[in-house]
Amino acid sequence: MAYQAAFLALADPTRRHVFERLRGGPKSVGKIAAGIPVSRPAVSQHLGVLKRAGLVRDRAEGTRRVYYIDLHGLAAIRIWLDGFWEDALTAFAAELKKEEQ
Amino acid sequence: MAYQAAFLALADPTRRHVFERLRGGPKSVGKIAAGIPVSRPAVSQHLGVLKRAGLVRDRAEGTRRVYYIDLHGLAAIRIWLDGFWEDALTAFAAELKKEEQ
DNA sequence: ACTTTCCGTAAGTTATCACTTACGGTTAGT
DNA sequence: ACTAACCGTAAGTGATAACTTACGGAAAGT
Repeated sequence: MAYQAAFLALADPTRRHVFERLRGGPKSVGKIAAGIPVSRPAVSQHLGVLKRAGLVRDRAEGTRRVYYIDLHGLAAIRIWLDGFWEDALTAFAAELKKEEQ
Repeated sequence: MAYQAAFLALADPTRRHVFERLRGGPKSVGKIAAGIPVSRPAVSQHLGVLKRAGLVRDRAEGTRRVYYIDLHGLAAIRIWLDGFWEDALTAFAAELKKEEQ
């Protein structure tokens, strides 16, 4: 049931943009906001959503706040996806068997 | 770039509910709508979104319209997810190496 | 102590989207 | 032909959420 928040978080394009900026490693909020065409507070709010979805974590570093990827959120999606994929395949195989008759 | 529509489609709970009803195999719109606490037109609209996202396909069967799962949409998400996962892991490994020094 | 830097939160606005009811079209049956 | 079953689309409404500016707090430097 945790993939709900993860899907909802990754649905927004700019929020996924924020998330993608952490792909290469940890970054401060300012670094993340640079290069994204929205205000810094907007980025902060997006990071909050991502954090509540289990997609990122943060640590304090002086006056900066460094965010980095948390794999728990992606793992939730991956598990749901794999289960769904398998069921869809077996259902598809069952359909083919029906047509043979 | 196709995972954008897929993520957006799967973000909505009731739409994901519609999608999950196709997990066991093809179903008509009426069968899908039965057991979901929204109107049938709403289900039709959800199916339209899922279709445009490459998550389902449909075929005519008499007066009914049968929907079934299309794996292309899920594949788009899976590819994006795997790439992201790998990058996040290598970035994490690089962080650990930094701390060792 | 004062200033600067960096960030989160509050408040308000606008756009988007999920839902409803109403309507029309298509196919099958009598 | 007429009816019934099944479904998509149009139009309208209410709620949600993404964004803005404004403000305040915490840490580091002088």
